[in-house]
Amino acid sequence: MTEPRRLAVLRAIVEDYVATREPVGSKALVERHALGVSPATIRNDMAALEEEGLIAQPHTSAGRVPTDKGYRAFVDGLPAVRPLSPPERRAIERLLGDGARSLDLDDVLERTVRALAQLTQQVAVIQYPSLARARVRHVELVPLAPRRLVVVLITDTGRVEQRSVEVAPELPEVGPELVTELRGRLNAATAGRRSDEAVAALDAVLTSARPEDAGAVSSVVAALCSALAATREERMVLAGTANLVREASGFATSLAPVLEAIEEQVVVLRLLAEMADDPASGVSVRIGSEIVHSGLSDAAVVSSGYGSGGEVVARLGVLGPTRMDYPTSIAGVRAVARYLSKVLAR
Amino acid sequence: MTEPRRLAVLRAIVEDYVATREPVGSKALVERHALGVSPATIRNDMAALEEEGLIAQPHTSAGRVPTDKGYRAFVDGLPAVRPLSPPERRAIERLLGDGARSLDLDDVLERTVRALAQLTQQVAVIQYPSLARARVRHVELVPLAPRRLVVVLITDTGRVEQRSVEVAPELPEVGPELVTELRGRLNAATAGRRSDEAVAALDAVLTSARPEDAGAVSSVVAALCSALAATREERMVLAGTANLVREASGFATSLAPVLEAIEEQVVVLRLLAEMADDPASGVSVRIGSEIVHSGLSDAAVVSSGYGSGGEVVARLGVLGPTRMDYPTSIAGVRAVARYLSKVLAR
DNA sequence: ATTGGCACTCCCCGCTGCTGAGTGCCAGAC
DNA sequence: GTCTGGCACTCAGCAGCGGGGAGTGCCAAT
Repeated sequence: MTEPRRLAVLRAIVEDYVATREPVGSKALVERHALGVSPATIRNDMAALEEEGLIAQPHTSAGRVPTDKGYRAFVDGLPAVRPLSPPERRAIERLLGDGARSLDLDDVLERTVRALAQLTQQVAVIQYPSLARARVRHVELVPLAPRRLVVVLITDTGRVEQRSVEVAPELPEVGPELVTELRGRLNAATAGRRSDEAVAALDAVLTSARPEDAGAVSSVVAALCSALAATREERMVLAGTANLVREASGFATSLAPVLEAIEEQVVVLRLLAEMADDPASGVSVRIGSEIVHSGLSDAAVVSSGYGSGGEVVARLGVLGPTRMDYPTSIAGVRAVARYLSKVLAR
Repeated sequence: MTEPRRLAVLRAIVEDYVATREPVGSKALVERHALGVSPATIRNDMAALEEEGLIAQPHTSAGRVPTDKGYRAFVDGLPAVRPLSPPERRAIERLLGDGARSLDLDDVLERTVRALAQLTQQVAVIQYPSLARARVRHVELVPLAPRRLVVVLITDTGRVEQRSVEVAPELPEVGPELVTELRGRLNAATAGRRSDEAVAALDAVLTSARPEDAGAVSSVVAALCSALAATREERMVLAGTANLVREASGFATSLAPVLEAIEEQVVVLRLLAEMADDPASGVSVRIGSEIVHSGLSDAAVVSSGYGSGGEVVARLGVLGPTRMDYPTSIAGVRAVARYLSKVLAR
């Protein structure tokens, strides 16, 4: 029993099963794939694959179905990332071409996530550029009323956070000179720093304030710290939920836990965070039981980091049933990650 | 056949059908509700209700099911909005209590939409405060590099939009004096104005610019106009999608079109926009065929306006199967709309 | 207007038997 | 040793069948 053929059999089983969604038998296999051997031979191979835990039978005298381990072997055994087909490439261009002109981050991510969902026919997720790694570009202080200000934080990834500040009535009003002075000091303390460094630096601003301003300054600093903290707490955008319920989705039953996990964005973000890209392919795949979360036991995630320059600032990916078309998903995720990195680099 | 009893029968049918999800027959009806008459009498009433198109039989010799028109009559015939039960009220307090402390609009809406979804067990939607009606509070101009600026727009509803501006290399750099001057003029032109008025007023800024600054000024003004336009294009937040696939959801089949409609936010926003609150109850209900969109033919929407002061600035609501618990949904939507209005009023 | 009775209609549920795809094993061929 | 054809066996899925039950409409009586 030649070793490479066994891998070919596994690959054929995965492909057929993904395509038909039905357990695949030895006879169907030799008919659909030019394996050059008889069904009986395949049966022996299948018995061996089952022995190894790569495939399983739903019940006696049924065809075989890949296990999570089988999908894993299939994915690891993929020769290379399949390049996108011309129509796929055109679809990306069409969906992202316009968006690339826009400089608004929300807009770019929105378009990108939709494109990825449509391309892969799965649920697509994009993590906002992580601001733990991002740096403060500018802090703006805008007085709206004598006792009311807005603090606006802008980072070098283009993200903007704002906070309202209300100065307590027992404290003196905040005059324009103080606003100007404070704006200067806040920027001096934080500009170019990472979120955690910036928070530390703000302490100095606080202690060096004149006693009569202390109350107002501490309110503003607190708001800014809150904005900095919010940037560390990840956000994401999501598209293609409708793909989950599609006829061809594969999550025949028990969609509810999957949707719940998706809605509980923390779960997805944590999952993305713990994935690390394979250096060769540039993507990372988690399959079924490899995902610790209980509701996602028959889900798989394909993700990839993206970022401007060589540095990865966040991740994007797709989520679908373990029985998904991995080559297409992998190709799509990689292409979109590259595309997005290119757009952000400007 | 007394007229009021017929309405009681309709109400009983709707209630039972919503609870059991099965066609309800005359016998079951008299058993579960103290109607004080025999099944035969109910049968006569049912025949009359069917004649009026309020109920229908899925097939001969089956119980009755309310039609869209029947639900409509049921909703219109509701005596008054049921007040929230203590546990429900506590649930709102718990979910929104913390959020109320936050002054960040995104955060408040996020919490509120989750609360509404959990309360009603439906998909909840909140439209962002409509900025067509909102007014410009402040425009900030932040230089990041000699040829690069960020324009930040802040409105009195707390929404912030930002745009990057890149000044073309053939134009002169933008000096700090110009930034200060331009900031002043932009604010003078737009502050306190509605989005459409502001755009008109910006023309004057453009024409009165010195010739050597014209290029840079027009870039900035264009960015600001884009931000103003974006505010008119509505946004929404959404929660509780998982409720759709719940066992008890009621959309037995064909979830896909519903999810697609939800994901295509425009559809939902348009739907909300064309709903007008009933003055008595403060909410508005659309049922099944009353919704023009094709994919939502067995969906119903309960919505209500909200806003600071007496003015309605946007709407929120829930979407579910026509077979939903209307009293609970209506009570929940109204309570959350009031709560949110109160929070925003500060 | 209401009611009990009655005949009728079908959905639903469980049972049965069949078919076909698929398996494992074995003995023989290469 | 590896592959192959043959063979007996297993079992999910489907169609056909029949009874029970819930529900209806109609009618005559109160």
